[in-house]
Amino acid sequence: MANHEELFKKLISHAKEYGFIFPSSEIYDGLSAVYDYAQYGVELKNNIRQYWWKSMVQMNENIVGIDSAIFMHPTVWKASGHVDAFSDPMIDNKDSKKRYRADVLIEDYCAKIEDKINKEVEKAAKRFGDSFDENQYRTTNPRVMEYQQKIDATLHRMNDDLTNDNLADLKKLIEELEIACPVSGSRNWTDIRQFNLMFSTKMGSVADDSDTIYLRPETAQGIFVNFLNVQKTGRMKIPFGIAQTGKAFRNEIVARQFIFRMREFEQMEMQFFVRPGEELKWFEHWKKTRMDWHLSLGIPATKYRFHDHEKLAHYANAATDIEFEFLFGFKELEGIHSRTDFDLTKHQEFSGKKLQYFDPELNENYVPYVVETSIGLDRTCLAVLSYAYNEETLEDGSERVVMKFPPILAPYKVAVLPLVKKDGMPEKAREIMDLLKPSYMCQYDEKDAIGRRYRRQDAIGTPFCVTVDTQTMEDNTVTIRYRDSMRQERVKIDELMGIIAKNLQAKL
RNA sequence: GCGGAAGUAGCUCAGCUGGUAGAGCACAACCUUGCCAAGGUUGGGGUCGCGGGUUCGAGUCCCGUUUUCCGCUCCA
Repeated sequence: MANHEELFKKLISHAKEYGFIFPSSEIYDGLSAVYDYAQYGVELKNNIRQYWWKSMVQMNENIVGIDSAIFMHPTVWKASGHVDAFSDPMIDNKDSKKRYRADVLIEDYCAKIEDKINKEVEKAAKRFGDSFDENQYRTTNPRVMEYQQKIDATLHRMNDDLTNDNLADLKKLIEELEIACPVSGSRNWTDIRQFNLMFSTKMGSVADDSDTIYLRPETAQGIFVNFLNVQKTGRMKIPFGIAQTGKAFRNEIVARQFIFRMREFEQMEMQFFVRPGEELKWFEHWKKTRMDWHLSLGIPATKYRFHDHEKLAHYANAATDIEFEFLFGFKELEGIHSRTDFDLTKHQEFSGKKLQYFDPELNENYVPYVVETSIGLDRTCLAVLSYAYNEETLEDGSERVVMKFPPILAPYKVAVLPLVKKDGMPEKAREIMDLLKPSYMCQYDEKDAIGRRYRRQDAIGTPFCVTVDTQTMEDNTVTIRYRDSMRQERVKIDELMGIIAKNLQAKL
């Protein structure tokens, strides 16, 4: 494991040093868990996105893509459950390390006082027998009134604090009430933090609270709200899918491990709409299809595994993760979830619009069930980067760092290198650049010794180096050098396009 | 969020008990060589993470803060 940690650190350094990934706003010390893709990183990322899009949208006639906005109507997040699930004030006990909802702690405290009142009332009832008037007792007995006042005042103040977002005062309240942690019994509390996964901002006038909108925490909802639009305008017949890639935002408390968990990240999602009752069949289908996609990149199968969920989220009736063995262990890379009709039904409820499909074969209307495939683009970048990173010791004892990207994902496909900077070789190399440039990302390099230039290309993972030498000037042949094997062969310039294309063929 | 470690040039690091920054590699230009990185000459680049404090003087000591890494925690 220590070895893996070491490798992971080297990978991060390599990613920065060679222009794959930079910390965001680095000249200002960076911003926690936010990263920028640099000149090579962005090519890699684009290539992965493109490869996914092609395999999902282009290769499947019943899947179409959309690109929905990051901003969505606030009610979307009420319908999806995101607002309620993640707007709790949380507080930690420093001794027991347990985390509680601050409002629940206070409510529990009040409930205990309530118990005391009830006991008083019970006792009194026994004492007075039939003549006992409970309401009168509650409103006149000094001790009960004192308790009740305490409860009312506490709850009132708590609600005030919650509505005004006054977390400091809420903590003060907990301290004044001398509430202790049920586990450690200590009153050693952290500050209260609003634990909300969603980033919020204001649209239009800042004055009115109703203008609060959220940055989407997932791209899926943009698909669900467009379900009927796409189905009608695209004349889609169930089963069909809608795919989308795009940024999503989550205000994670702890975001770490390089680009594995970021607060701003990109998802590639596909929601597949099916007949109720057929969702598990499709779930299995997509489980297999998605794993095959990963394997088509040429990364060994031992790096992947399924992790079936035992505890299912409220919306799902089956769920699995495709996990990848990162340098810090197996972690989720993609999720495949059978989401039932939860989302569409909720949006029907909240919007008041029917989100149903008329199935001509069954001759009935229904809310389709949904099978979702949701993959993290940044995580895939990290997976590919960690797989690609190799330190090799060559026969002559020298070392090289080589990024063995699957060729189809490599940032640059070809480097064109004149062996020397004279005798017309640079000009010839430029001609070859012009030939290849329209089809492939190409780099021209004439600086330094040829060996060093090869190593530079290895470091950024360019699969092919084309070298112009004296023989080129005589017979229009060049050498093509393969990154992984370092093998070279002499080929005609005319054959270059074909050779490169053949090596880049996708195995979709 | 809690605890630990670290932050000096693009990278890897040096800088002793405080005296106004250094190496190698990398980078740029030119010369030379030419098929698997280290030829020569010249040059650019750092307010030592940031902010305070102590001091005549702080990269060095103290406090705060921020970022990164590790462990725990969290991750409908």
